Amino acid sequence: MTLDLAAAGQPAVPAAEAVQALLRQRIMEGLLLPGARLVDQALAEEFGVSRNTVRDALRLLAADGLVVSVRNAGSSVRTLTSADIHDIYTARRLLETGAILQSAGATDAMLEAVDRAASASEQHVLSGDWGKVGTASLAFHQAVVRLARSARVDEFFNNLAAQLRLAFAVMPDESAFQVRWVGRDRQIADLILAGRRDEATALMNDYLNESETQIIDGVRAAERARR
Amino acid sequence: MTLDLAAAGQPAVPAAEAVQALLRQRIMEGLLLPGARLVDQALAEEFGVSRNTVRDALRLLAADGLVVSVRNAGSSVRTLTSADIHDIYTARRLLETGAILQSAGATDAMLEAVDRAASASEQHVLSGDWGKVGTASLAFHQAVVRLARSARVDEFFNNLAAQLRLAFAVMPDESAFQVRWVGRDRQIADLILAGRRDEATALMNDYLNESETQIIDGVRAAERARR
DNA sequence: TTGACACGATTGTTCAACAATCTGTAGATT
DNA sequence: AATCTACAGATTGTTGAACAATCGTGTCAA
Repeated sequence: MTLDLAAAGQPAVPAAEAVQALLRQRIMEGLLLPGARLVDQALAEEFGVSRNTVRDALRLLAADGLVVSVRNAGSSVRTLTSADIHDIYTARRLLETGAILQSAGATDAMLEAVDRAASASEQHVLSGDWGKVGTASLAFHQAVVRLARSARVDEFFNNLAAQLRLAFAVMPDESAFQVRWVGRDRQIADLILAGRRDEATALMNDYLNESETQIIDGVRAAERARR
Repeated sequence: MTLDLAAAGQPAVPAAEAVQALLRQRIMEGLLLPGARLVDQALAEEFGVSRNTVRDALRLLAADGLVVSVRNAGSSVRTLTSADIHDIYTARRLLETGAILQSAGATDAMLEAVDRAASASEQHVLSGDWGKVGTASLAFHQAVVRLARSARVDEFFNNLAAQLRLAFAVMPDESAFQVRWVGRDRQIADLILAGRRDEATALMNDYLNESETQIIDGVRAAERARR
């Protein structure tokens, strides 16, 4: 297969960015699991581009923390350790609680986005559309972080979320994991909209602490299963 | 000049990383000012490496936000706008106040690092070593952020600090700017060490708000001078 | 069983040529 | 004088093949 860069009506992106996007999508969708080798010669042949183009893409993914490279030994999809997950959740608590505390200055549109995202999570649970619950929950957390009103913070958070996706890739049953939190999305959104920020941050901290524990448990279980 | 990769006793780094480090250092030291063109052919000749090696380096710097590239038109050192500075300071407030609030769980070594960094700033002022005051103040803020205990947050903060350096590059007199804050480094450190976190975050917010205003004023003055 | 060595795998780098896009300038037109 | 268009030069983006450097694994000998 070669890259189809000239999709209908879309401006062409540089080939390296297209390869990066494709690889990122495969990682996000679990088609490339943590530890999967990424050999630049093989990918170049698969995508019908040169090795240097694939190198560019892999380097960008490495900068995002999704890929690790060892000099002259190869690249692979990152495998998150328990320490990584703890680090990511420490960062999440900082960003999400900080953003909630800053929400007094947020626009109505930002607050409505938080509300909508919480409602979307609930809706997907009601309709049994488990595949979308995780995505909707992520959208909720993204909307919360946007309350901080910093594009750089938004990008950092999205990067953390992408890395966190790597943990889900090795866990057995994501939907069982997600269902616990949706009710809390709604609770936290209601507290934020009511201006009860201290309560909202306390609940968000609890939420993230429990979520971290569950994911670390899941990742450890997966590690044991691998041995 | 070509790269001297085999410095005494040091393991060689890949040429692309060496080029990246050299360019980053030039940017940090103001030898490459915002807006300066970075032409990959010229840099390849200067460093005695291939264009692809320079491309790798420039791409990493672009990922860090220090360089901007336009497809087929060229790369240059980023010029920060007032909106960029506001965004960076919004992120700083989130990180630094959040880290202070988390400092109850910090180690003694981390708290001592905050104390030492504040003392180093004072020491440089007393000895009139203005060139080091900025560096020491940055070390103080880095020590504060480390109280959050997340490597990813540390890296994000260091990246913000590197970008912020670009604003200083266009301001006339950095030492006059820096002297205002050193006393506050000490005050904030003392409050953190005393466990008076709410006071410390309030003072840090004031500090960063004023610092932001001054830098935006300085950058706008530089913009007017350029026209 | 352990250590050393060799070999294969893979990345890192090179080079020169060519493609693609951007920008600036010059000339034409209004 | 201002605006628009076209073109040329500048610069990045990509290519492919060859070679260098390093890593990891397997084998053999002690």
